[in-house]
Amino acid sequence: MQIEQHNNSVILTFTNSPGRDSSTGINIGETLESGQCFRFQALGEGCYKLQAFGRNLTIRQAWEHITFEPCTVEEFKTLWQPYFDLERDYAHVMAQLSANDPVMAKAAAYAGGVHILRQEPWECLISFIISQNNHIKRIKGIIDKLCRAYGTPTQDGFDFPTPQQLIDAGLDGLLSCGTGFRAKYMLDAAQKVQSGALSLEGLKQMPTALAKEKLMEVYGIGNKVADCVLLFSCGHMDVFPIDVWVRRIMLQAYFHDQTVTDTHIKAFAQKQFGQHAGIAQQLLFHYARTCKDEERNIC
DNA sequence: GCCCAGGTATAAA
DNA sequence: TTTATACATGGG
Repeated sequence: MQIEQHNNSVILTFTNSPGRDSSTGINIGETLESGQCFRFQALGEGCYKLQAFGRNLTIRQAWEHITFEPCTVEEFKTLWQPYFDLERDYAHVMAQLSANDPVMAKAAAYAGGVHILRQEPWECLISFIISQNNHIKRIKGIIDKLCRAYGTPTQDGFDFPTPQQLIDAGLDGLLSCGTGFRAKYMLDAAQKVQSGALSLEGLKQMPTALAKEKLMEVYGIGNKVADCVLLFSCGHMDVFPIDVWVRRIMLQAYFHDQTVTDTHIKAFAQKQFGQHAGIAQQLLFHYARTCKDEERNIC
């Protein structure tokens, strides 16, 4: 992977020489559209705007080039390279996951360019509290309203509201953004983070199980939200979040529609996918949600 | 109108 | 221990 500065943008070039650059094969569209993050807009074929780290980034992907604008090489290396998990050898991971697993092979063939993001934990935490019993489309809408109403204005948009800004917004303020029954959960999360009772940065260094325990001390954070936060913002690639789509495709693909518990599914996933269970999960989620049933063709 | 959505807390069995 | 229900809301 080559990194070059060009005016106010950074251009990545993937050389794709076998053995020399097996590093990625990321597809920006697949990655952003896979339901991990919610502050982005599709502008056209392979072209997106993304809000994160207080920046408003335009990303264009065509052929083996990806352009980040505005961006410096320094910013790319410290922010976007980790954010898009570009250091990991996904070609190797995909091959490993697909070996002896025809379902993963199909999912990888369908959308093998999905990477796991490393988002800012606070935004990710609130986003997935909002995700409870909610549609992705509406989750995006609610988050957008929150940012406009309570986030700090920037040159061309709004930052994600800080814990203190959500506390100041109060229950009524949060309700006015359409958060519904989740508003009280968001407030408890904001208070625990603001007071230091919950250290989000600390979660990254902790063992997965301990980090999950800490997260679930927040009122309204359960098994699923904790898993998503650990996977999509803390780099814990071994967790396997289960939602309706994942449950559906796992039962269909691996359990022949038996009545199997989520605990059973998780145990199976850990055994089958090991330390990359989270990557497998995200691929399966995207596959199940966006690929038409008849094209999936799972026996 | 009806059903559903990247769930969770709570009560009841 | 597992299973049922309320929760707020709007997109399809």
